[in-house]
Amino acid sequence: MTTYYGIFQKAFVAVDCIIFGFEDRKLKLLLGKRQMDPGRGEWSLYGGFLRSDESVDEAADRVLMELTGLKHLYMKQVATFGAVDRDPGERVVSVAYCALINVKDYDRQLLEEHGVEWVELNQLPKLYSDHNEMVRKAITLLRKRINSEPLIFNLLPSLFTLTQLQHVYEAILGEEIDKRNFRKRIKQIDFIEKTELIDKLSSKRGAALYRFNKRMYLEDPIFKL
Amino acid sequence: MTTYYGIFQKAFVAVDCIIFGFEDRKLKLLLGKRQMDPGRGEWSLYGGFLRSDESVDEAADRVLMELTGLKHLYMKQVATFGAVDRDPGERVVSVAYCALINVKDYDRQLLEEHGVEWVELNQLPKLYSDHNEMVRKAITLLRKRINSEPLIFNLLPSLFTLTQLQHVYEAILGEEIDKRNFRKRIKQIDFIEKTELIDKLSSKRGAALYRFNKRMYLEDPIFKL
DNA sequence: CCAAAAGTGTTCCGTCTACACCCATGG
DNA sequence: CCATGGGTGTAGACGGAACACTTTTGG
Repeated sequence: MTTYYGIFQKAFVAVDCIIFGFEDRKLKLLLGKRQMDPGRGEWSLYGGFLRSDESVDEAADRVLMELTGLKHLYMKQVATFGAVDRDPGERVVSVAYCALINVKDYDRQLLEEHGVEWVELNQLPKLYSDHNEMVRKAITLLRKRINSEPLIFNLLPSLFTLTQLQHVYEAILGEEIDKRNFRKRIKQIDFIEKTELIDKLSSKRGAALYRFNKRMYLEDPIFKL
Repeated sequence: MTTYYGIFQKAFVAVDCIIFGFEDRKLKLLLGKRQMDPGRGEWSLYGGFLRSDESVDEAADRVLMELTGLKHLYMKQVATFGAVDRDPGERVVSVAYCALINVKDYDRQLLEEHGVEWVELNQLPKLYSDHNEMVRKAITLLRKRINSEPLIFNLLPSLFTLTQLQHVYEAILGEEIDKRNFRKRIKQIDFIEKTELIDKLSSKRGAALYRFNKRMYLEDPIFKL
């Protein structure tokens, strides 16, 4: 292969996934203990290295797929981290990605196979290298985007109650909000559809189940919560 | 050096700078013709490669400093671009940065030395590789941030008139806004200070010059335009 | 029958928007 | 004296925030 840029040094390119889930009214992150040196045994985001036959975005998808068995998950670039010594062994530039998944979709067996577990966001341990900063940035981004992008639905089953939706919203923003005002706003959004189905698990009275109509959203992709 | 991640392939890491300036009521970009293969002669953002002794952010600063002679310019990561064949010769992953500079601060001689020039944003030519997409993302980001971060002042001299400020604002948003409403909002912002100085260049009557008081902003860093 | 969650409207206040005229001056 | 850009206020519309009680039903 011709080496056009021969005088410059190459670096390893990694992707790290900040994987958010929602359970018990709490936001959680999927974390594991590092299984390779350097940093073996430290808490860490799940990541992997870029291969030569895939784009960086594809690498992130692949890594997440390896971990969860799920394809086409919501995934967005957070930022790229490139401090000289962020990895003690080699020069590694890492692109952080934020993913949102529905905890219930996630095969519990895979948790153990990959040595990862759900950790509450507000009980986050010290993570390997600059991973804590990656998480901070991801949360900041999430909070900014939650009101202008329909990303919240990725943390819920396809059918959900308004109370669940509100709990996710509150968990991301980190503050409680008024039930009536919240429901008023939701009613104005056409593509959040009420179904005929009733959820009887979380209350005696039962709560109406709603659904995010993606097709309808894409026809008029304006989201304002 | 120990090679921990030896089985993975490395890539070149580049930085590309989307450099915005403001002149004649227009947003402009600093662009040049590529001086190296592949793509020699094509319009291109100004960029460079990551060195082993600098972080990615520092690389972006250095590249911008080489071009403009100015340090500590406003600079933010836009996104990382990593398509497999985005560079026809080698595997290059590029981190795009957005910079805002005051055109008047820029030494016109350096323009020629580096073979770059100011190009109006709405007359943008086809650029090398994925650089057009980088520019699109940078503008989107700029528009989102202009109302919540005091970045607009980086495009102006340290003393400016309200009309100039409004023109920058309109150029970024791409729409005209009401003068009285704009000035009303500005008056509520403490750290945009009116000075005793009068600008007589742009009008016969003269216009009051204002200044962004960074110290005051940092004491209470809330910006809402 | 009672605990627990679902569901529902109104009022108030502050913010955004639309809109038109006088002022000061250099040429 | 007039063309040019600088500077100013108000009224109406709209949207967000605060706020409390009734309903249903499983246990």
